[in-house]
Amino acid sequence: MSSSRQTRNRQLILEVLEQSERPLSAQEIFLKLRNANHTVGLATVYRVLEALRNEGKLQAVHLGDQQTYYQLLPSNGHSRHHLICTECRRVVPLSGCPVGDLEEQIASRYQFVIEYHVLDFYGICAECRGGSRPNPNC
Amino acid sequence: MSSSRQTRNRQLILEVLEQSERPLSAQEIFLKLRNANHTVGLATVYRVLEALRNEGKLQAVHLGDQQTYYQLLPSNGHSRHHLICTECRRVVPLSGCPVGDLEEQIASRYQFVIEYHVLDFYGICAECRGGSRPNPNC
DNA sequence: CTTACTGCAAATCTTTTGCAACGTC
DNA sequence: GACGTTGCAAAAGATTTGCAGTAAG
Repeated sequence: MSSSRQTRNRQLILEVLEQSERPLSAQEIFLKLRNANHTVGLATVYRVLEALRNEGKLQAVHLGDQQTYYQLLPSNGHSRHHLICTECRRVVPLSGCPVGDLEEQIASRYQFVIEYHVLDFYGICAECRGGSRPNPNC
Repeated sequence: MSSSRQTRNRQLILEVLEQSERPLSAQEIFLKLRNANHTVGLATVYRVLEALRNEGKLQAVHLGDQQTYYQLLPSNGHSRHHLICTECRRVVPLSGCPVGDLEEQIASRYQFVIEYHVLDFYGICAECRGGSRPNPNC
């Protein structure tokens, strides 16, 4: 077993994730760093994300395209939930978690040690449904 | 808009999905068909899966690796939920859905038309936790 | 007949890996 | 100094697309 070192790249990636109000893909993080004139390889972004995920600090989110998006978990470690527009990919974060009790019941019934869960709702947001504006910019 | 034709490939893929008790990847479906001596291109499998998904008959599931797995939805159209072992990828289907009410509340509060939702629990199953048998075959 | 569907190969895209150089502890 | 980390290029995988031929309605 090896421990994570406090490196500049790790710090930068954490900052980008902290400053974002929505989940980001590796590609997006990479570009944000590039635009801020930081030379970080895309492979490094993937490696840091993998490390953070193993440390239980990061959650993966699927928005409906091919990519995986990442979001920091709050300090209590609870998963975050979302409302995702399948049209424009807008992400609305939801507060709280309605399945805590259920998780315990399931863990006990199936002898699983549950590490995390995913609960996301997919649909069409008001703007995209408006027909008039299939909002590609949100 | 175009309608789906009732083709042999579509039929075969539906049968494979119906006969499986767990979500399958495009690759897995492709191989099952090949092993049954059916010449179906992998691209066709992807195209049929895409069509079924657009028709609301198919649900995507992420087991933790790079692939997307697919599962037929029951006739009532309700999403299926799972308990997934992150070690051996075993999938335990759960019955029922505990978030129906919540879905309506969220839809109304955020003006979304919700099409479906994802609720899956990830953890380590009893066999894998046993330490002795990190069961790679389940 | 018309137009969707198919197989194959090639193209795309995302994610992973090898490796020598570098940075942290 | 030891060993985790990094950038780059290459590799590996998954999914998509172009196209000419096939088949469903």
